[in-house]
Amino acid sequence: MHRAERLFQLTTLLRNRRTVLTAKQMSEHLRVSERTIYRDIQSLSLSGVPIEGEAGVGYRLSHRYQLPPLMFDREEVEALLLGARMVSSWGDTDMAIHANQAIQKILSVLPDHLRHSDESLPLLVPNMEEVQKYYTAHSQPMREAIRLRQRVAIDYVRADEQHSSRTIEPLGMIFWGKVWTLVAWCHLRDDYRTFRLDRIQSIVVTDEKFDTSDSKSLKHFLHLMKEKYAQEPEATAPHEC
Amino acid sequence: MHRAERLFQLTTLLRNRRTVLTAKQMSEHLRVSERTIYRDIQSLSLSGVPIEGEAGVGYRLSHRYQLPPLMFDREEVEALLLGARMVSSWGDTDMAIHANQAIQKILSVLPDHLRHSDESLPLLVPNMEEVQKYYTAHSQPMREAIRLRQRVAIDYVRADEQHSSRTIEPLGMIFWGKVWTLVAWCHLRDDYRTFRLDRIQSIVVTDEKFDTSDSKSLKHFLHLMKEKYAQEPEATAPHEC
DNA sequence: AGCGTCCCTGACAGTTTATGTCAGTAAGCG
DNA sequence: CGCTTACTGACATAAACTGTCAGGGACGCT
Repeated sequence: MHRAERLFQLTTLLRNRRTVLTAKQMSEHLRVSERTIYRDIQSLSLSGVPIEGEAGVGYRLSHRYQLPPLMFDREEVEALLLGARMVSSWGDTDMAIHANQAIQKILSVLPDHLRHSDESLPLLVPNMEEVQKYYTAHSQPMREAIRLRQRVAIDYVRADEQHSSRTIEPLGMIFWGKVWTLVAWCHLRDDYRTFRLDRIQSIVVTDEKFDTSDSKSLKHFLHLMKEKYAQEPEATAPHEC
Repeated sequence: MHRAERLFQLTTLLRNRRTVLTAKQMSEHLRVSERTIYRDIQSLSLSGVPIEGEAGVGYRLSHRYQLPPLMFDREEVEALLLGARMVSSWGDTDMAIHANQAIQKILSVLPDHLRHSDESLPLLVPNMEEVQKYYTAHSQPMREAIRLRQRVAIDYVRADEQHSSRTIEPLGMIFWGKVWTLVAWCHLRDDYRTFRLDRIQSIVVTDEKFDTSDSKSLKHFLHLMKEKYAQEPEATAPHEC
């Protein structure tokens, strides 16, 4: 086995493990001595691979390195660039930051004759930053609540100006072009409800956690929508509160 | 110099060249013998790097390998996934195909506990395929015309139902959320004009090529828009025909 | 056809790098 | 504290790599 191949396999081993690996375990797996593993680890570290080692414990790959390199062809890269521009324009501030970081990474590997010319990718998205702050108000705390599965208390105003306050369990968000819709479980109605993000007046993330289940999850909601759409092809708008 | 490093430099050399490189040129550049270059090429080929060699000519890197691997962290990947979903939903058929390919590649490298759960990325884009066929009608021939710099003859209907026919030089397209706008040079007006893609009734790509210049290009158009926006912050809509 | 330029491969002697064993130091955990 | 682990240097041996040389083949041009 070539050394380069072994280094690659070592990285893959570490990448596919969420708990630590000892040098002994790795040496047995790759059929080399422990001393060789220590050397390999050093080589990888010198090459920039962020491996963390702790005496008496073992090795782990730094969290930020857990995704391997991706290979895209030109057309895929163009689609990704366009998409990232959309996220940068239509998403909230945090999303935009990450999208722009990804854009920079992509641009940094494009050959010179493709990088500097806007005409190399004549598909643009206007910078809607100021407008979008309105449509993505509350997006960031809401995404955090979705991720951490925390109930949120909201004040909401419907299209007909009716106000309401309630506590909901946020499950996900859907982008409809300019407008974001929140999918949540509403205890007031004991059912799913969707809310236009820009119509939420205020949001308080509570300390109360919630669980999802087979019958209360974003996946279940999407399944119901698909069934509903199959029965009533004209129906496109889910229940809004 | 380590061999691994030289293999990397060799790949970079080939990647940054659009014409062929001979073994002799590479050996001089990397200060090794030609025999070593032949060995290196064989190693790279065995590792899957698609290098094409032709006797009497030289080597080139297969077109599909001209972009190197990209490394993204989790947040960037999430932004890219969301963006690709937007392109898949809001772009034309070709764009959607490439976006979905990119999505599959990204999903294939996600760890299992992140891949199968919609709840791992609760930011969705509805499938607007049927609706979007309307908004992206003529998108593909138009993009082709932009790329090949070919004049197109269009029939257009304005919002006030006025019809017109003209020949234009398409420069780029802008996504405004649902709606695509074409940026073109209009000979009838001797100026830039924008057209809503969905209001174009018909399109004929002509055999006539056009050139761009410093004063007639997408870049120039964007520059003018920025200047116009700086002078009149309330103005957001460019001239529509 | 011959010629020049290139890709391609095997063999071999010499050079360089990598490996395993051994010994020793240091850190984390119960 | 003892046990388990990470960590490093030294050294003999094994493995890999390199350049030179020789030979074969493909392609384009005259």
